[in-house]
Amino acid sequence: MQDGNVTSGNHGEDLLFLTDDNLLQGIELMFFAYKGFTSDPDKILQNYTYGRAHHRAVHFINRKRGITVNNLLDILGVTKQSLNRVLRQLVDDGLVESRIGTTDRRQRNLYLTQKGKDLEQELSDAQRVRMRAAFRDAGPDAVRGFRAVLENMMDPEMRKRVQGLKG
Amino acid sequence: MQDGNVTSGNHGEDLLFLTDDNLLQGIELMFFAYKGFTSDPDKILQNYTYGRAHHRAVHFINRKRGITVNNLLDILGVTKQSLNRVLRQLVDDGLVESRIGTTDRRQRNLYLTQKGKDLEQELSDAQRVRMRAAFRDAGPDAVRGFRAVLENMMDPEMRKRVQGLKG
DNA sequence: CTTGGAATGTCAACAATACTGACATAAAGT
DNA sequence: ACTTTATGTCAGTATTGTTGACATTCCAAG
Repeated sequence: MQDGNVTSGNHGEDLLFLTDDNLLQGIELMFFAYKGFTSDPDKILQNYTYGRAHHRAVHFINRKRGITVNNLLDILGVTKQSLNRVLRQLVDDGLVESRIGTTDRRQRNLYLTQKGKDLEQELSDAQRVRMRAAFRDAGPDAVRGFRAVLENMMDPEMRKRVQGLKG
Repeated sequence: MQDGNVTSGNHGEDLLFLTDDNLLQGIELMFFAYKGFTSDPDKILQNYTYGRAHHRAVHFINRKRGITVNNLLDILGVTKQSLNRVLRQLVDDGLVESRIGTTDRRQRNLYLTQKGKDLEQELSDAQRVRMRAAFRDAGPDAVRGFRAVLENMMDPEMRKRVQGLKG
């Protein structure tokens, strides 16, 4: 509750931006921005029999082609039962292909089919339009700040996993 | 899909920060950061019979004491049936008081009781700890950028309603 | 080669949160 | 008087998450 270790502050003197009021504002900003952030794909998904969970699965399968089920579970942070439901639908509907692992045959490597890629493209296009406008109007310096704060807001283990996504 | 109206850019020349790759990174950052953002209150709520929906209601009732049900519905963006369920629980459990409006007797003005304030405090304390650390480590400039980008990400109507919260 | 454990899949039950549609009541506005 | 608004409530349904239990497959160690 207290101000804590000012000594570790890389930014020194002025900590007025850490008032409860500013923090509260940040909290609400997260809530409203996330609502906007998800609204465009959500609208599109209503035309399908899919929901946000399908979007997330399709996104990360596209992001890391050949990802294993366990890897995907770690990233999404849900139970295998929960993921399995949406994954089964996506496989049954021909959007995702589940191939037996080559090195470890217990594992399943997940890939998007063309149909899956098409949906992913449609969803991420919509999401990027909003993100691009937000970035553009805020400018590159603001985007750097946005990234810095959001990275700090993540759980440390997640930060590592995201690094893994990039590589 | 194209780069769009560069002419309207207030930042002119360098638009390299708007690559699809950067946008994708921003999208995933939103997902993981929001997960972190909600995780602390979620853990606390497990000790109660409440969920994230109760947290949101309690938060905004605390934020704008005496808020009407319709106002709260607009802010939360859910149906009255959905809100009513959690609101009834909170009233029954003595965390929220629902008073008949003075000027318009159809309206209900919502207030937190001491018990409600206590829960709100516990939840927002936890959420602020993370937010404060994220802000502090990123610095005031980054926080300004964070705010700018997230405000741009909100729906325009929501931006107005948030202004209403401040006043 | 057997056994242990890891990775995966599946079934069932359940909980939280959202939705739609329908209907009721009270009070405000015209 | 009539309409609209604000609120509450009931019923049904969908999505997404959870636990718990159990089966299968298969790598790896003994």
